[in-house]
Amino acid sequence: MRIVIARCSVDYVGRLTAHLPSAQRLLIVKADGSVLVHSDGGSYKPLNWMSPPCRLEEAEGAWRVVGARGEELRITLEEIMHDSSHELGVDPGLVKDGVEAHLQELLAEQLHLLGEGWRLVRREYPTAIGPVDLMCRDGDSAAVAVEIKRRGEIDGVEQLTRYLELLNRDPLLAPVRGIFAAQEIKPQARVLAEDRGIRCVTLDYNVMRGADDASLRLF
Amino acid sequence: MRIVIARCSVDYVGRLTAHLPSAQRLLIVKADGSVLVHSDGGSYKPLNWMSPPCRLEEAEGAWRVVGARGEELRITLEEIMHDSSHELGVDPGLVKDGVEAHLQELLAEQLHLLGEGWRLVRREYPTAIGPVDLMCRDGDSAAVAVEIKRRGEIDGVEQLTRYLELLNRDPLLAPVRGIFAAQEIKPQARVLAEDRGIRCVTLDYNVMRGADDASLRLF
DNA sequence: CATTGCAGGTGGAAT
DNA sequence: ATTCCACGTGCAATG
Repeated sequence: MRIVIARCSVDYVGRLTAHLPSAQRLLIVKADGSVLVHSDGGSYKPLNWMSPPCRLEEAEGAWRVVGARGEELRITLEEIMHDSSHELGVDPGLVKDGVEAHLQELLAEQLHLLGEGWRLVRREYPTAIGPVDLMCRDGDSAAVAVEIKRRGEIDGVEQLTRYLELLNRDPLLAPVRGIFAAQEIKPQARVLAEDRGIRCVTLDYNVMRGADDASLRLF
Repeated sequence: MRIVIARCSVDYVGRLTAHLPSAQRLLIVKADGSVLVHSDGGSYKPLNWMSPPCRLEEAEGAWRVVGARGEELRITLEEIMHDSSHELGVDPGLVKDGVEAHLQELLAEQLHLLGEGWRLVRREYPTAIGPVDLMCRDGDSAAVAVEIKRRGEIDGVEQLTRYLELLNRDPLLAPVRGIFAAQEIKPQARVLAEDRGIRCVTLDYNVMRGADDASLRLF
């Protein structure tokens, strides 16, 4: 990995065209040839970058980075404050936990959060237009399709609506009700869902995870 | 901006929980306090990060970064290969060109791409649920609503469908047809659109821009 | 290998 | 401040 601090200007031509006027910035050249241009602020996203695979041509005070589809990043170096290289080796990578899949897993184990006497038919219940997150039967054995999101927005309601429309054509299942379950449900999504007779349920991830841990401790 | 190259392990607890085993990595601390952890490869996205506003507590060989909503990034430093700081100053920022707005502008000028004798009613035609990208009248003066996307996916078709449903309740406009126009239309989106009687049109940005340049040269 | 849906998405603009 | 929408989205899982 090469680290350069320099006063530079940058031009990118690809899907879009972008220009960075001259300023001091951090340039990173990674082992795979990818290049990042960072300012001293903002977020984790670079001002400009080139993703691998790509090729760096380095001339005096001018870098040219060409991407796989012909995109081009040109960096004009005006003054170099720092330039060092480091052998870092391969990274073992990230271990993640706690996303939508986990919410689905937890809710499948805690159907009592939806109502008394509910049972799970199956997770990822297949349909022609994609899998329904949870298919259940309520206390009266009526079918209920549950769509789970971390953040519940309009498109999630649309998705569930499509599932329900399809599922309700199946005489073995119909009538199928819908539940839209999410950690957080946007007001517009809630209005749309309730207008369509879809029940909204807010999930508390920490409580669900806690209940899960508690149940584990019992065994 | 502070640049550190170190062997470290990292733990993040926030929306999700993530762990990075010990390895050599680049750590960046920006002027606003944000922290990035980069490996020597992958893409422009850091392995872990903390967005501003946040606070860095630095102890011997252990950094603790706490975010605004209580998220926490803990970095355990095992060996430091490099540590330097640099004054970069404020960045003048990025100048972009060539996104969806430009597609809309170009198509508004080149309605002949949709058909003979079409005329523009207006761009960003207002409705109760948001503006329609282009409202037109075709050669027979029938109303047509056009939704423009760079990448045409299902949610864009749903959006246009909602507009059409609303517009068709207006007796001064109805019947209103729909056109889904995008640089690239995903197969599922195309099927859904055509199933609903919405015409799909693929836009060639380079050709449209070229035509625009050519027309400019005429004047 | 293309497609689909999620992301600690991020960022920007409009309400 | 909240909501909506695009992004050079990236990214992984899946058919």
